[in-house]
Amino acid sequence: MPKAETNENGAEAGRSRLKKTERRRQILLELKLRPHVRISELSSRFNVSTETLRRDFDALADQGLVARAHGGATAPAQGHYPSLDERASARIEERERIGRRAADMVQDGETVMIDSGSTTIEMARALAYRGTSCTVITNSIPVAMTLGHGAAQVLLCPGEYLAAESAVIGTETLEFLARFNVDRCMIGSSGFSADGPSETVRGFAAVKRVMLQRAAHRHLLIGSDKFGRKGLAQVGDLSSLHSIIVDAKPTGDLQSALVAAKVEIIVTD
Amino acid sequence: MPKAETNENGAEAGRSRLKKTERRRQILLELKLRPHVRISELSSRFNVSTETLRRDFDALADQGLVARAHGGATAPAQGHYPSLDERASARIEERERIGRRAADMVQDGETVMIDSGSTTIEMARALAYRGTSCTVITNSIPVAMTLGHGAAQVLLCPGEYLAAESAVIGTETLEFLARFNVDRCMIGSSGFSADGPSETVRGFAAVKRVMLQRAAHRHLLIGSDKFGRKGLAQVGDLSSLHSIIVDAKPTGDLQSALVAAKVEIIVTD
DNA sequence: CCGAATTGGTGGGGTATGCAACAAAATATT
DNA sequence: AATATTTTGTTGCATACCCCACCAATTCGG
Repeated sequence: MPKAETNENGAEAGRSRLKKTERRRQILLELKLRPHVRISELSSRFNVSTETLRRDFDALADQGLVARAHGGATAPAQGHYPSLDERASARIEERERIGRRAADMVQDGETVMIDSGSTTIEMARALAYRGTSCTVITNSIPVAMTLGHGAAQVLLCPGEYLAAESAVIGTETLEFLARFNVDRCMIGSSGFSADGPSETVRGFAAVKRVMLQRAAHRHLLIGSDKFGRKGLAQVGDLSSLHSIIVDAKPTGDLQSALVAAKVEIIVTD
Repeated sequence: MPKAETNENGAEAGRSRLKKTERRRQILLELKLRPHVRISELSSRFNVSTETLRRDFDALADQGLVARAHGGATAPAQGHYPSLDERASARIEERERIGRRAADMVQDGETVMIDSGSTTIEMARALAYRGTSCTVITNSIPVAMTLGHGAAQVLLCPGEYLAAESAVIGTETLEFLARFNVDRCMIGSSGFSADGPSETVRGFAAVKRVMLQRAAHRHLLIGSDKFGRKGLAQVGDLSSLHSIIVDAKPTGDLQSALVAAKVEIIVTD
């Protein structure tokens, strides 16, 4: 069945209904904005029956583009389902512990720079959960949104928006960060060796570097799975850190280098 | 209801019930793995009634840590998207039409400032759908996220994050915007009278004003329901606009004032 | 030891969703 | 133009879910 390729469709689609393919593209677009859409919502938005939407969802689910849920659909679970109880294998729990431990260090009234990354998002969640009323400067959209609902005041950095990381980077980001002096900064990284933290995503290393420069207390949140790994861009050396918050004690070269650099090692319980 | 142990809880939670806080932590943990959990799933998994889970979800939703959905909850709401249910469906269709019409005006390669607001989000969606490769400067998180996945390059403004509107405002925002000169700006407003567009949220008026100052072509996206309404903060007068994109032709005072100010009136079909 | 506050469980009424089959409309094909 | 195909809408019913109010159990403080 050849797709009805009415080239100028949207413009004069007027009040008439959308075609199937366009409707489904809109659904996917919507799911990039929000994790979950409801059938009832979309059916009123598109002026189609709930059954039509149900069929759309089923079709998209067959293609693996969405995940069905009662009453709607959600964005496909990235990665595969770590089935309900074997979350032990997932790194998520480690990250959560690190995030909670890091959040413990932030006191009411402090000013904190928070990096982008999954571990720092966990920290933001812990901060929001505690209700710590601090001022946060971040280049991460999820961090801003997580903390924005609560007691914290959030200052978002400018910059070029990177959809893949939901964060901003670039010279505007760096210039903006350089204008502030803060009590702490909390950064993550994709690698951590005796040379210091390093980053694989181009552009993020510079952001972390500036954050380290502007903070009185400098913390690195890092999972033990990153020990010994090196990304292509070096963020700084070990002496640029005051403490690292980890889920397991480093060993070998890394451990001795940390001791030599007088970096405090905080291991989660 | 016999609960096994008072204090030693999580370790061997096999058959005994979890305490409230622990259970809620598990819920959040689960939501990090999958975008959506169902009440029925969790109630059987935790061996608690659905009502208990419902209360948990409601409590977590109040903290903004989860988003409710029929039958369960979804991962931390990526930014409050104004819940579509509450809006009259007619208004949504108007906004979509206005958004599509506004997106038509943007050409490949142009630079555009886009305001926050539900109408401009619709425009961003239309722009993303068309795949127009332009550069966008915005203070709206949903606009940035919508366009960030596509062909457009997105520059996000700095500023204080306002969770209720999912946008940034403040002096940083204004200073940042003032550094650019763009081809067009697309703004919305909460009121529109013969005096010009006005805004109820004070901080937003200033943002719109700066956007108008920096753009060669200035467009207002406005639904006819806003005609005659006045917010408390004036954005500018009619002469600051080049065109308005509306779903119905203005009448009376407003219409004659628009003609006198030589504002082009673009009515969606 | 008792009583208030918190938390969990139960039941009922009402609503939304899922499912399946069929009918109607739009579109493509001959 | 007429027919075949696809897509969408409708109906009816079973199920799941929401919400409310009330009660039971636990916890905590005095």
